[in-house]
Amino acid sequence: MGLFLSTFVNKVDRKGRVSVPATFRATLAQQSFQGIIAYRSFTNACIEGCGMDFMERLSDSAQTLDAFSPEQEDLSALIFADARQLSWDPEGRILLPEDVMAHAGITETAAFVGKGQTFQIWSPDAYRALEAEIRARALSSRPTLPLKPKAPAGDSR
Amino acid sequence: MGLFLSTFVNKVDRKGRVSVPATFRATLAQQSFQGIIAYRSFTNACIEGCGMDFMERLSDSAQTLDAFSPEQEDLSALIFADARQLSWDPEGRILLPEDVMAHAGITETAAFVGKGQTFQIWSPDAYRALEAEIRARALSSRPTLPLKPKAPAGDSR
DNA sequence: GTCAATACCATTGACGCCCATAAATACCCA
DNA sequence: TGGGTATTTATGGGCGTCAATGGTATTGAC
Repeated sequence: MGLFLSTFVNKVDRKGRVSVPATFRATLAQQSFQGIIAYRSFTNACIEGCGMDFMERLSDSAQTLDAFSPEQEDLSALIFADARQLSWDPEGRILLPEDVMAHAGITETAAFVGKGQTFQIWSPDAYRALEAEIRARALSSRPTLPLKPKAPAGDSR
Repeated sequence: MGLFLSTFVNKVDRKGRVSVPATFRATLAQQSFQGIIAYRSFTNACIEGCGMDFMERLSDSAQTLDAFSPEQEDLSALIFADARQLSWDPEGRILLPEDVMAHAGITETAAFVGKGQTFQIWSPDAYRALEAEIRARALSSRPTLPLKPKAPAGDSR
């Protein structure tokens, strides 16, 4: 399947180029588009990133909303209209557009944060602060997750 | 199925390498990623460890939560963003990152503690203390576990 | 022509791979 | 059953490779 895991902080050079972490590139390698899809988060000061496959899944999911409904309108504007296809160069770097960098407050370094099916790009400082907050909250709230049973993917033994 | 059982204490060399116990490697052998996934526990001073298969199960389970929901955000930050893919070398060793070692208070030796489907990595001293505590508590509380009936052949669903 | 995007090349530092050794265990055979 | 040997595991260190990064050249659009 290929998940986006871990957090990587990479430098943004004066041209606005950043290396996409090699492991992220590996999970995106067999997808149709050789690069990432990026759009500005509408809940956080960060950039949402994913591959073309996930974008198509989002599109499928959005179709459960009625066509021409306000929800559909909003979601389209927030995601599809804002999404940019950023292909990487031979070295695995993408060029971050100005307005996207501004939205996330990214200047010299960018943090690629794995979220499983997707990832986010943050200003390292901003993400550190958020992470500390979440971790502090987790100490008292102790979040849990009901585990789904193992998928029956033919492992006989 | 292959369970993580027993506790093994191994040395951390000056490069930060530790041997993953051979029996643990054996249970992970036929998984897609040749190594372990490790993330800092958000309740204890230890490292949570598992294989890629378990991580994918976690990801599947997390998708029952809505995309962009706060619960999803928190869980991603605590697990997926913090998860490191530590592949082992031909000798079966992994490289423990600095901050991970610091979180668990590991310096010279590391204790691999089996927990069935997953395992944990502790500072041996810290784990000894915790184990004594748990054992003392068990003397008075006498915990029990309702046994599930034996599954006939196939998996649960 | 200018500007920006992209391809090309060069450096370095971390990590993965190979060796070699020691200890512990499993195995074999008398 | 006991002794001896072979195999596996844990550990230590040197070296090559690749990912990340910075710079330069080339291309193409306006």
